[in-house]
Amino acid sequence: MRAQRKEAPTRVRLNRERVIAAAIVLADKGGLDGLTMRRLGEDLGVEAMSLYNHVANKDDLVNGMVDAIFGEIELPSHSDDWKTAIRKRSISFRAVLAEHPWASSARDSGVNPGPSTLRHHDRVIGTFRNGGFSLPMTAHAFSAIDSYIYGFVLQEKSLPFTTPEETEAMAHLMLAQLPTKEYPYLAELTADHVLKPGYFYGDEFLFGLDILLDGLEQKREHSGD
Amino acid sequence: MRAQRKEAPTRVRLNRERVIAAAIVLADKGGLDGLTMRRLGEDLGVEAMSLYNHVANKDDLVNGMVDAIFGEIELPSHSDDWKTAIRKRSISFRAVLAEHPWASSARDSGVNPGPSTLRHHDRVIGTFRNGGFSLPMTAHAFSAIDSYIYGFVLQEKSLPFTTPEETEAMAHLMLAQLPTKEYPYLAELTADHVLKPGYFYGDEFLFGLDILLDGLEQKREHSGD
DNA sequence: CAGTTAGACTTACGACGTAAACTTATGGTG
DNA sequence: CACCATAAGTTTACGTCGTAAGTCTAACTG
Repeated sequence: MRAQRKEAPTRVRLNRERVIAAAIVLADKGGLDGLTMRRLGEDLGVEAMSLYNHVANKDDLVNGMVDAIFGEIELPSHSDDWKTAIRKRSISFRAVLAEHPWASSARDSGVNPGPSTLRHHDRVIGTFRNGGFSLPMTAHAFSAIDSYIYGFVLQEKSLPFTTPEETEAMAHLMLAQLPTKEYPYLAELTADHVLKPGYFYGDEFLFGLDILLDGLEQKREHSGD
Repeated sequence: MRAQRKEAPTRVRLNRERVIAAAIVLADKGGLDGLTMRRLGEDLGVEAMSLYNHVANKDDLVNGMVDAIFGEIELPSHSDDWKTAIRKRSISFRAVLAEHPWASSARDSGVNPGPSTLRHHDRVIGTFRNGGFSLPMTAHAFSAIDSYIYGFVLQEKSLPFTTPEETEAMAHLMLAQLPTKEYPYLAELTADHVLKPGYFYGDEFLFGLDILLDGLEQKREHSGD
């Protein structure tokens, strides 16, 4: 069968995309600590050192991973008004970061943004500008919204539970060993709110987001700066 | 001189506080990566393994460091109304995190909060409660404000410049190698705003913070949830 | 002064990122 | 088709990391 040459190459060649994709899967499971060059090589059926043919070093790899993540975020739509467009992309942004919790800590590598990152930022800025925001207001808005999103995901990640059920179980544990006399307000909030059925930290996201969006709308209407 | 026994012990004994304090100094310089048990031991005039007499492991050390940091944050004052109290403590919080940039990434260790952390949280929650916030609104408010602060510091940290002068120099560099046709809005914002004298990212902090505070004030007045 | 023990030191191990030198497979050219 | 330059994968090795296990010693107890 000569078709083999075309269809079934003896070795599946590696390339940057495959390396980055596998690295993301690995990091999703074990965080950035669980991502090591040796384990990544293993997953790809290759020795660790082979990865360096496609990636300058681990920092470069992580940069590539972050840029790939940015590619997953829903771009603000041109057909929506600025507020819904930004709201949608913010919800998507948060969802993507939540799926890849290592990405927010990897933001140290904020230097050298990749093409997806640049494209994403350009579109967000454009959405504000076309929505009538001045340059200073655009900078304000961008900073405020993204700070909130990054921080929310960071806090969400640091919680030792993911589901409402885990929340309740964990809150029970924490409450049990909390000196309630010393921290009465914390105890009250835990006992009478967090422990109530249905409480789920993830639901807090929209509250803060909408305050910011409403506030931005007001500022936009009233002042150039 | 018998007084020696009292005043000048032959060896300065180590203890948890000294270890944590030295670790903070080290991490402030080189980040969490620059903090290694061997270097920390060296700074304290001791072998690395000796540190384990005062600290269970590196995670425990970092937890202790984070708790010490929380002790530095200005607690919300009882004599201020909730809004100024929270505003002041937020500004202080951000300043403290900016001095210790590793602390926001170390938030993974969000489990096992130390006494300073608990105390701080209790006081913040108490400030909202006494300011007339319902339990659900308190949870919303706490989450929104702290998410914003953590995220802002995270973004601030990821910028490759600290001073306004560095900002301008860096923005020039980035602009020079930016494909302006592809990213017109990003280019405009950089050229016509960030490059203007006086622009400084750190100044964006109060903008978002005040939007959140004003928004919280409104929600508090209008609804119980 | 003797005995206990907390706290320091020594040694060692496995895992990490990656430099350098090598081997092998691939794909373009005569 | 033969050849060989080059891209891609492998081997070996080094220095650094966190920390387990065991040893030594100075300082408090009785």
